[in-house]
Amino acid sequence: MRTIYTTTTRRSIVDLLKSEKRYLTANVIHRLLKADNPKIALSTVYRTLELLEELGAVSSRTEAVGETSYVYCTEDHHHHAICTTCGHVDEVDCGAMDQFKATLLAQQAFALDDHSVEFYGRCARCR
Amino acid sequence: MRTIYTTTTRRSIVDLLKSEKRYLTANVIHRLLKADNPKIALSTVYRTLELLEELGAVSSRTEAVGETSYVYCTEDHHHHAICTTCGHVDEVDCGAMDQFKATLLAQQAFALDDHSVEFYGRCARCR
DNA sequence: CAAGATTTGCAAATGAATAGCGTATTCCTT
DNA sequence: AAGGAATACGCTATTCATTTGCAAATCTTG
Repeated sequence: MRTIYTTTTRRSIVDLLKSEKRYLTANVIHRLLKADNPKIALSTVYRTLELLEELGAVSSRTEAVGETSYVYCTEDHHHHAICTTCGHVDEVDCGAMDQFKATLLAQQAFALDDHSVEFYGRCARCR
Repeated sequence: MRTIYTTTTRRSIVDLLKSEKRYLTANVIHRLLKADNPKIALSTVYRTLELLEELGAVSSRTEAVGETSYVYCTEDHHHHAICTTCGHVDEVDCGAMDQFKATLLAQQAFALDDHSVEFYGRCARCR
């Protein structure tokens, strides 16, 4: 089994994501970390983000245009409430889905296995 | 105001999307249409899809890796139930969201403005 | 049907993401 | 704590989806 090394670069990426709590692109992360470590490579940022996503520590979002962005996650299955003002990401659990699932099956014979949800609005600080 | 021309190329793209009812990439559309019209350009497909999205006739989905795909839409605000077997896309309305909105505001002071949802499962034909 | 507006096809450019490779770092065993 | 193997890193070059510039073709309206 593969051993995953804890390198300073990886730690700095995780720390940044943990403290920011909003979606960041690989480029933004790279730019921010260069302040402390000018040698950090963009490709390393990409590789680390890919690893973190595999491990379930971050989740990513790809817009139709532009780059993919990443946010740190603490819970298991959950969704994101994204503040349209400051970009802050809250996690939301999805208990309410069960009832929706029943409706969907009854109304249009669709057997729900999985879902992906994102909410946009104003967070507690920005309201 | 800009006049939008109804060209044969555009019509063929819309017709294809209307008949397929599943997410197609620009490349797939291009390949399918070349059977009838060998001169059709990939860039035209891209430009047409962009236009159709502006007009609200299609909606797009971008995966973390690979291409963006497009599906024809008939209703206004709605969501997609995507069959993981055949790719068929059903439209789903979202009345159930109102209640969720209230919960979200009460529980974590998040004022919901918009949301984006996708459901994955097995459609009536594939169940 | 002609004039003007819009769109098309083609080829070249862009830009995010990935891969190859030699060096550096981290981990683990002794 | 040192040595050696495994894993990561930085750098550069590459890939590939998407976009752009432009001259020619097509559409719309009078």
